[in-house]
Amino acid sequence: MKKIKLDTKDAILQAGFDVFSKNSGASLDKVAKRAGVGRATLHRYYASRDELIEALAWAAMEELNQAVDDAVKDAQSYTEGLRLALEAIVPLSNRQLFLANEPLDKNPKIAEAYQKEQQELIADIEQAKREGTFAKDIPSKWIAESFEALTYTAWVMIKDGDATHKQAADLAWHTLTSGLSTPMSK
Amino acid sequence: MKKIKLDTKDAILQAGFDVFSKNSGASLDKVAKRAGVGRATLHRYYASRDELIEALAWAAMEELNQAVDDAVKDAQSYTEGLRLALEAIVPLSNRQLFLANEPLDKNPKIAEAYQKEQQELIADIEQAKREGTFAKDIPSKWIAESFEALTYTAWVMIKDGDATHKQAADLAWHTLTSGLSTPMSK
DNA sequence: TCTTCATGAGACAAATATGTCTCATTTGAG
DNA sequence: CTCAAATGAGACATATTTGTCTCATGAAGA
Repeated sequence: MKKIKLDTKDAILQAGFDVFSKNSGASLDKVAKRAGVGRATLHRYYASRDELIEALAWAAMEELNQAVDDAVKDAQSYTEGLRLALEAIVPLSNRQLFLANEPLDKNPKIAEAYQKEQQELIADIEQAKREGTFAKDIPSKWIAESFEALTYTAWVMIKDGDATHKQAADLAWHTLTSGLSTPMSK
Repeated sequence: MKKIKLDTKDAILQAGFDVFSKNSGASLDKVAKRAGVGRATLHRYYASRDELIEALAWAAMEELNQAVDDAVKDAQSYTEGLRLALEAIVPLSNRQLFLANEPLDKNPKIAEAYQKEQQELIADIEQAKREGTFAKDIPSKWIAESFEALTYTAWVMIKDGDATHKQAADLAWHTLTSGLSTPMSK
C-alpha cells in the first residue's frame, strides 16, 4: 500500500499516548497492537523505545501549543484566554498526562521546554489575578495545578460518557473560578 | 537478624506504592531497591508480582478506610465528614493513585470493593448536597472526581514543598466548596 | 556461647521485551 | 498490467525481568 495510511505515524503516536499515559512501562508490542500495526512497522518509524518516547514528548507539546494558540487567538482577556485554553486542552489530556507522568530526565531539552510551558501558564494566571478572576492570596502554583487536575477530570468524565465536551469544560471552569475567585477567609 | 525489621513487609508495601503509582509496569527490582531490601526478600513475602499487586490493593483500601473512619468518627455533619476525610486522604494519595491507575481487571473482588468505596463517596456527597454544601444541579460524579483530583493536587503541592499538609487541605477544600456551592447559572 | 532464622548476594532457567532482518503480500501510481 | 513502497508476519540474537534456589552472614534469644 503506497499511502493508504498517511496516518500510520500518527496512529502510532496516538496509541503511544493512550498506552503510556496509563502505564509508562508498557511494552512496544502493546503500543503497536493498539495502533493496529506490526511491531516491525513501529520500529521502522521509531528505531528505539527512547526515540518513540522523545517523539511523543515533542508531539504532545506541539499539539498542546497548537490547540491552545488556535483557541486563544481571539480572546479579549487573560481570563477568557484561560477559559478557551481549558476547553482546548481537555480532549488532549492524553498528551498532558503523558508529559506529566513520563520521566523526562533523559532529555534536558524536552524537560526545559515543558518547564517553560508551566511557567507560561503561571504567568497567564497572574494576569487573570489582576483581572479579578482569581484571589490574590491563593498561590498561583495551586491554581495552575488545579487547572490541570480539573482539565484531566473533565477528560475522565467525557471518556466515561458522563458528560459532553462542553458540559465537562463548563464544569471544570465553574469549579475553578467560583471557587478560586473567593478570597480565602480562613 | 531475628526481628530488627518488623517493618520489612510494610517497607515493601510502601515502596510498592511509591514506585507503582508512578509507573505501574516497574520491575520488582526497583521496588525492592526502594524498600532497601533484596529482591529475594521481596519474593519471600510476596511470591509473585501478581501477589504483590493484590496485597497492595487490599492494603491501600484498608489504610484509606482506616484513616477516613478515624478522621470522620466525630463529624457532626456529612459536610464536616467530607472535609475531615479529605485531610485524612491527602497523605495517602499514593494509595489512591495506585488504586486509580492499576488495572484491577484480574481481581474481581478488589474491583468490586473499590467500586463500593466510590459509591459511598457519592452517597456522602449527595447527603452534603442536602446540607447545602454542593449545588444540586452539579452531577455528584463530577463532585466525586473533583474531590479526588484536588486531593491529589494537594498531595503534589506538599510533595513539592509548596505547602504544608494543613495549607494544602485548606486550599483543596476551599477550591471545592466555594466553587461547587454556587449553582451553575445556565 | 551456641542456635536460630531473616536477610543479602547472587547463580540459574524460563519468560518477556527489544532491536534487526528477511520475505511475501498488498495497493496505489504510472 | 507492472512496479515500487509500505506493511505484516515472524525468525533471530540479545537484554531484561521473573521466580526459584543456595549459601554465607549476623543479630536475637537460649
